Amino acid sequence: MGGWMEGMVDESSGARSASPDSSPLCTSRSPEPEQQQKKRRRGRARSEATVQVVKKNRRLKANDRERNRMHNLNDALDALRGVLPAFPDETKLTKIETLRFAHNYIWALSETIRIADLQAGKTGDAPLLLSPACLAEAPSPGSDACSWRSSGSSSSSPAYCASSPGSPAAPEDYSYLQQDALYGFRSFVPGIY
DNA sequence: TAGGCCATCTGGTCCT
DNA sequence: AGGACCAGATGGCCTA
Repeated sequence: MGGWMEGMVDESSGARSASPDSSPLCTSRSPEPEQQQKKRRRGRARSEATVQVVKKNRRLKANDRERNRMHNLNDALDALRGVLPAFPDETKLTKIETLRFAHNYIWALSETIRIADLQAGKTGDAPLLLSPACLAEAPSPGSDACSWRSSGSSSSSPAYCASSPGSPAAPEDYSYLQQDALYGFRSFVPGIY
């Protein structure tokens, strides 16, 4: 903080804010009467002050918008927490944990559907209403879970990527999905804790 | 007390 | 020009 007006330039006039008319050369060169000079000086000073006030107001408005934007982001994260399985200890997930957990949760759900669909195909049962094809629009965690969202740092984080969706265990290891669809996630999502 | 998490401010960049 | 988005900086709070 602080110094947010340093080195500012008067955008409307192109004049620098600092030392508007401090040079002694100015006074000696000017043929204007003293009163007119004073008027000008005062007028100019006022306009610079006005510019500063305008800029400050703009900054305050930008701060307000940024605050609201972050609040909206937090609301969205809260909504995401709301649809994720809750842990017994009721500890609130941090932001990064929420995102990672959601990532892994989606992947696990899609794996569940995929496996169920495979089993249905073996036994000749009716296919699931929600087939893997329906998830095609969603990320395809099984194939490339680490890059479906973006190339950002989070997707390449070994903390959760290398140990779960990015490099999933062998298909036969998915039995946990049937065991406990909710709390079991904590054990298979090492990236969270 | 160090470290993690968070909210806020701030300046830069891009877009409409 | 103004708003949205982003990343860095800073300070407060909490916990091990």
